[in-house]
Amino acid sequence: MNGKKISVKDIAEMCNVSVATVSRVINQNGRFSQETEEKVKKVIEKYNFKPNQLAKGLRENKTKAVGIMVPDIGNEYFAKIILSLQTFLFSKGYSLVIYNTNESAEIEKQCVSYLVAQNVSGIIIVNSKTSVFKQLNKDIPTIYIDEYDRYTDVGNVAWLSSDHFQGGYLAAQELIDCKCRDLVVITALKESTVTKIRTNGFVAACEERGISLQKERIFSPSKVDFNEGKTIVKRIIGSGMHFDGIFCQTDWLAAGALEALLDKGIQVPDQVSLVGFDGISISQFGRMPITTIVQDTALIGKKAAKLVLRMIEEQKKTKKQHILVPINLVRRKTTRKK
Amino acid sequence: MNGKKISVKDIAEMCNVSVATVSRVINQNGRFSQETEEKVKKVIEKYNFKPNQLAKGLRENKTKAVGIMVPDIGNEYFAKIILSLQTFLFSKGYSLVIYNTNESAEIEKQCVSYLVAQNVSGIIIVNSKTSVFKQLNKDIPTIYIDEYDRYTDVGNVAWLSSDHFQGGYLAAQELIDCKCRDLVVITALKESTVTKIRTNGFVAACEERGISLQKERIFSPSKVDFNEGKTIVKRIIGSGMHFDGIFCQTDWLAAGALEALLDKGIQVPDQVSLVGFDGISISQFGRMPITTIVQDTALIGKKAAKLVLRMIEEQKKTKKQHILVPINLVRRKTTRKK
DNA sequence: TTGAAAGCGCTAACAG
DNA sequence: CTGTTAGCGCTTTCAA
Repeated sequence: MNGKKISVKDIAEMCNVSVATVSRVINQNGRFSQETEEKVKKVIEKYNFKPNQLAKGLRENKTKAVGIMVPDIGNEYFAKIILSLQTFLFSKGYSLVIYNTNESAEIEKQCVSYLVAQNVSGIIIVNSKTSVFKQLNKDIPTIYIDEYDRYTDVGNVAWLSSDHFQGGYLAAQELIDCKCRDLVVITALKESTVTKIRTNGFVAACEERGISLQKERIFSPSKVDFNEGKTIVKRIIGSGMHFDGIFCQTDWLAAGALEALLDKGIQVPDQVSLVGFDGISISQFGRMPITTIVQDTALIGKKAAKLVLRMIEEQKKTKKQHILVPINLVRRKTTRKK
Repeated sequence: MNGKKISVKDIAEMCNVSVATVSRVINQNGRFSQETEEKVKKVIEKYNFKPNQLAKGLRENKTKAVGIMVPDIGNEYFAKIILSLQTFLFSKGYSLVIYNTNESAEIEKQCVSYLVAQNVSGIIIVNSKTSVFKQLNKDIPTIYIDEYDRYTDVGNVAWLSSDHFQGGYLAAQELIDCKCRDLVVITALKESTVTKIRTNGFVAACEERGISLQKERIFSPSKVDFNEGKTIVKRIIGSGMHFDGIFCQTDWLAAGALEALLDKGIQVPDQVSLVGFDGISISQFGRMPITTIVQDTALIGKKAAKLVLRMIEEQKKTKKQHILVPINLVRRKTTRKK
């Protein structure tokens, strides 16, 4: 507290033991008499001593830190994942260092540099767009959430995501159950793998039920936000295309779409049904509560944390794996079964 | 990349210079010939070498990392601050390690331990409820956002927040301008200093304009969320208390309040005007766009980052300071001037 | 302008 | 059961 920070050496001196002994009782390995243990513990307690993690990390060539890279912490979906992740890691004594890439490939690269220079023991990459993997030291456990690098075929890597196919499937099912026949989908980001998977699930359900969905009924926005959803739906309406069901692959898109519908005096769900995706709060508390496919961010975060910790601890490369997290439809006011 | 990680020593050998020289060119201090500089730089470039930050930190007894402690990353207000903070820190070569306290005093304490053991160079504490300060090494620059510890009268500490008084003041002014006379306020967390300041600002404006606001018209929720806002307003309506203007000290509260009003068939803003606080997205995209006092999270984050960096760099204790960030009212559909 | 060497705080191998 | 010591990768005197 007062100026100089205390170290194992200080503790050792005060206890009349060696630093090695102190280290042993701190880490509870090796042998020591109960007597010394108590003596040392007492002094540690008294001075509220915490071993310097930098030194420990340097020595052991590993740290109790994992890094995460997300496109946008301000986005509720990512924030919730981080929340869950951090909570779990913390309970295991790990800390989380966080990088926001703002979707920039440039920044992503820099982040990775930082991460390895900082000696994090594990890396979690959410929704990366660039093939950042080549930069990574292949020894450090890395787990991708959602988007993943298809070239990720070497090294200590895993991939985790919601069951997006099932998500798309459920959305189509719901719309069809509501007797919608003329479907329209507004996808998430075009280049994204996740987008494709969701769309595939949607299309699969349509085909199963004998509903056709032409290509020109699938719209890909340039951004994924409220205004974009609104704009696209207005444009669709303007074009005269008939539709009675919309699947928006993002709740923000759905919220915008909903507003466009309501503005035009279209009854929801009577004339048009709407299903969103993500399960963030706007789906619950927007203009109208929106039926949506909710991703279990708490579970995603927890599973990711567990996995990365396991990979760190086992050290030996865990076999490559892809973990699928279940996804659910929550029915609210924008759909009604008929 | 292949197994072993490269170090200054390796670089030195490859260049036929000493590690000292390598270190010098990396950090651009001391002298070296242009020739050696180029040679060394080339090799560093070639191997994409990044100095081990653990070793550097250990040696220099400081790190390029700052820690932040927030109650809930999932909360948009905090998330946006973190976003801005991280972005700025990153641009200066610093990383951000993040802790979620979940409002638990127990966890807060642990977090602080972790933070100092990790040798972060600066700490940012958002909305801490407990007097966590005593635990802190007083040498490490600490900045409080919003709530601050009144016992914080020693050490390298600063305090930063929105101008909450002005926020409360503006809210009252708006309501009064809308010809509301029977005001009601639903505060944020009762124990919070910020709550008191907002309320003070509100009351000050009322008094200035000759509007009275009795104590029993100020409600303090036990939680600060949608449902609580809704419940309280329903209860007020049920009690028969007359009111024509509500100030909710949180947008979530306001959103809930709005729903209660609408559910009861009360016209907003014709019968009752409503002002929220924070400026998060629910205020913009909820049932109705809510007039609110918006906090400039981008600015808060940036100022906090700048301040903590300055404190770290100057090292000498900066004089104690309190930075006030301007706050604004954004008028939307829940108020209309008369 | 450069190199040799000490040392940051810690752990682990080895010796006792 | 405990102590001595080397060394993790880096920066920084001090000396050349």
